[in-house]
Amino acid sequence: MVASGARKEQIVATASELFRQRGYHATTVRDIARELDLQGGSLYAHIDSKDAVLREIVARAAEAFFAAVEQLAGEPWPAATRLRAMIHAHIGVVTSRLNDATVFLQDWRYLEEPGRAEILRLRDAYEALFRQVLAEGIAAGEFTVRDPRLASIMLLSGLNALPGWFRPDGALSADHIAAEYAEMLLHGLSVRPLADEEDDR
Amino acid sequence: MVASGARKEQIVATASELFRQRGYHATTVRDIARELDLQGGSLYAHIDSKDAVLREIVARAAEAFFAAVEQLAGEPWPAATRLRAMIHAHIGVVTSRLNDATVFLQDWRYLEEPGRAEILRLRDAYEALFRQVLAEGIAAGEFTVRDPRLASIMLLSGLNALPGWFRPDGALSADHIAAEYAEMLLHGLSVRPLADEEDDR
DNA sequence: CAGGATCAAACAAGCGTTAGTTATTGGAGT
DNA sequence: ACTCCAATAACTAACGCTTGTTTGATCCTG
Repeated sequence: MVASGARKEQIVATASELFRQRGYHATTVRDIARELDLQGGSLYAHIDSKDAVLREIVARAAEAFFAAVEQLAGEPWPAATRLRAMIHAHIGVVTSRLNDATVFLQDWRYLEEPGRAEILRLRDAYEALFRQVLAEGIAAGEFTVRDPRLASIMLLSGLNALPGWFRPDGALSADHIAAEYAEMLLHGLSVRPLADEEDDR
Repeated sequence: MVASGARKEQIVATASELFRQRGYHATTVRDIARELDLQGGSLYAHIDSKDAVLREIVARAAEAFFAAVEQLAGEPWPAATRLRAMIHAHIGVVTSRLNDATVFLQDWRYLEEPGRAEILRLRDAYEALFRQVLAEGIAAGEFTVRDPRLASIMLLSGLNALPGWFRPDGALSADHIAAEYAEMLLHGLSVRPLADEEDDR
């Protein structure tokens, strides 16, 4: 084990940015050090291993996602309202913690065991939050979708691809994207046959 | 340059499978060779470089996607019908050419220039096929979605995450998934307020 | 002056790739 | 039919470089 000071924070943050940009395996521990004007070996006064840094980044992102979404899933609201809030919250985490979230989504599979298996479990528990709300919405007659598992996968797939194209200084704000995504997911791309305006938003 | 025999085919196919499973950088040229009971160096009688193998896999996948989808986009059908067909075709490629498609979607960014830039151009041209159909559908009053770019991104994000969870020997067939995805994307997860059954399918 | 942070240097291991050599093979010429 | 040759494909071995990590000395700073 090893110290946990402010320098370590810089190292993890720098690693998070480089992992996001280049991927875990294409980033060298010397790359990370150079960014902080250090020698490669100097990092090891603060970290245990490259894998431990990845583990920490991924763990942070996972915590952020749960902290933002878990409670919303249990609120006493209509399922559609909860789902909308969860979509906003999830996108909020991806966009506001872009480095950690991207690394989590893109490099978790390079974790060494048993960390990898642990994250896999967390991912499923997280997806279950959405699955659950979808299932409840179906039971309540709010949703027409047939398979809540398939729906939760598709929904999260859309949200989790954000790091591939979202630009923090771009024209589309996180809130705008969240609102549009929620609209498209809940009501679909097509016109609603034989229907006029709705209200739910 | 170097021969293009049947052995090369095996090498590229093996590389495609390993790249899919472990990722490009986590796969060694000696790993590929071992799978074929060869020594690492022996591959170089058939290939130019590891990067060239990746380039070939990615190029094959790109061709497959265009071959399956390009024509459908221009058919004289309603936009919703075309979009449905394109979703089926895209998922068909992902599931039937799982190795190549996964590597294309997951490792294209590790291509060396200028191959990487070229693929980036192809990706945009491909997304434009969907964007175009969406825009035409909006113009024709078939779609309510506001931003065809955002819609095409969300749609393709959902489809392109398939390699992360699809299992060829699983319970869900490619056609089943495609039908469900198309349904969810076109009509949304929610009940359609003030509407009854539709027909389009 | 003690303790943490950083350095330079090295470590063993692994990387993609090349070179030179040895089997294997399928015709061409007698 | 049988040799001989050229080509092909594989091997062993090594190259030069990079990887993650460790070591022991040196520097700062409180």
